[in-house]
Amino acid sequence: MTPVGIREQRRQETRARIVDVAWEICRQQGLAGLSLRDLAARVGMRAPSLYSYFDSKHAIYDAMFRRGNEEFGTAMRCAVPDGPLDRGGIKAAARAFVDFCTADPVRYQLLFQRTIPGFEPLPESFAVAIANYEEMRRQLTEVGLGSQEALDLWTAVMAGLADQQIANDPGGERWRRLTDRAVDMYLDHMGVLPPQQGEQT
Amino acid sequence: MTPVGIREQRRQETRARIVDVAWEICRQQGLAGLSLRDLAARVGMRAPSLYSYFDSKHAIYDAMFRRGNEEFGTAMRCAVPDGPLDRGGIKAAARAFVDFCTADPVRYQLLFQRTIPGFEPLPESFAVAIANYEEMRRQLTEVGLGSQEALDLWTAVMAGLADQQIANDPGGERWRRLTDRAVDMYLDHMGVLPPQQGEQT
DNA sequence: GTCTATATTTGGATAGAC
DNA sequence: GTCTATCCAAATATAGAC
Repeated sequence: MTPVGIREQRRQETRARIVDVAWEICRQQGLAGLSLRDLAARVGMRAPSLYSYFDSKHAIYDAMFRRGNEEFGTAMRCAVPDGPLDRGGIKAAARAFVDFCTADPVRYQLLFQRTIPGFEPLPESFAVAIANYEEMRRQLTEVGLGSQEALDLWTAVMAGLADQQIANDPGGERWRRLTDRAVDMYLDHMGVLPPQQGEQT
Repeated sequence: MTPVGIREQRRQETRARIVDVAWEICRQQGLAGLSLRDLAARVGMRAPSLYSYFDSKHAIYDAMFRRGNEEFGTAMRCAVPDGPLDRGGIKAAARAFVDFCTADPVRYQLLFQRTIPGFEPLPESFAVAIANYEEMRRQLTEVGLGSQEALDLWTAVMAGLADQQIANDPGGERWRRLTDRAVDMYLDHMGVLPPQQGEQT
């Protein structure tokens, strides 16, 4: 879709590069530490030129939000096998989620928390996040975890691991290594996907 | 301790009032939205006068951090009965934690997350947070949950509930109401404090 | 599209009179 | 301790030439 001329293509490449560099800056300076001057300088232009590509700073955050959610979807699709999940598949998904979140705390902050005052993603961008959530819902529904309560408890356990890892042992694995165990705790409680014989504990 | 004259007492009262108002502003504008001008105006003085009470803006954040942790300790002590906890006592503690966190997302952000770039609490202030953690460790140790893994899994579950509630249903109870269930999930997994006969599910 | 120049606002912090 | 005045730095955003 969106088939366009080579001129528009160049423009989109530049937009993508700006978003790249914006992420780079935020990883270094924090989400609120993004400044248009700095951003422009690093892409080789002056601050006002950015307005040829984005209407405002919020529009840049929006593009970052969208990009981050696209990366998230890709990461999860790569890590999770097709078809109905067994207990090992759920663990793979959990590890992928926690690893994705802890690999980039600032990205976690923008995608999954509400920390930039006044920033709301546009509906088109938010749709990417919703699509990712719906994909998770679909997969968990297949194994009997489709109720809202089951899903919410699942997201709570996953977010809790990521959150504690980021807040109290950034770059480490103190909570990350508890992921498989947390999945067992959750699945046992829900009474689905009993552990296979000979499975590792 | 710190017995002092009436002059010093007045000073401490003013300091406390400044911290009060600082929290009020942050609840409205977000943690990063605190400005010394605004703060001073609301306390009835001009910005430079604040420097008679605090050395810098960071010092104000530090006092807020300390105050918040003191409130947290008080809230938990009020909610959790003395003596060894049974399953109901653990649930009371869990509800107290999740309620405390979700009642004030900005406070949760300052106390339990790392979101203000460059802010590190002073050792004296951090000591309050550590004391709270040690009290939790002591209580959980009494019921056989004193291992670091058990504690970390506990904090992950609690933080996950609070985090999801704040991020995805602020002011609501979508995750908050799962607290008792999450405690059951955790305690069953850990194999401690078996449910009493006739206990509510 | 990109630039220079600038408007405009706002922030933390300091100097020095009272 | 509090004030006025000010410094200094940085921010987003716009105007208009090229």
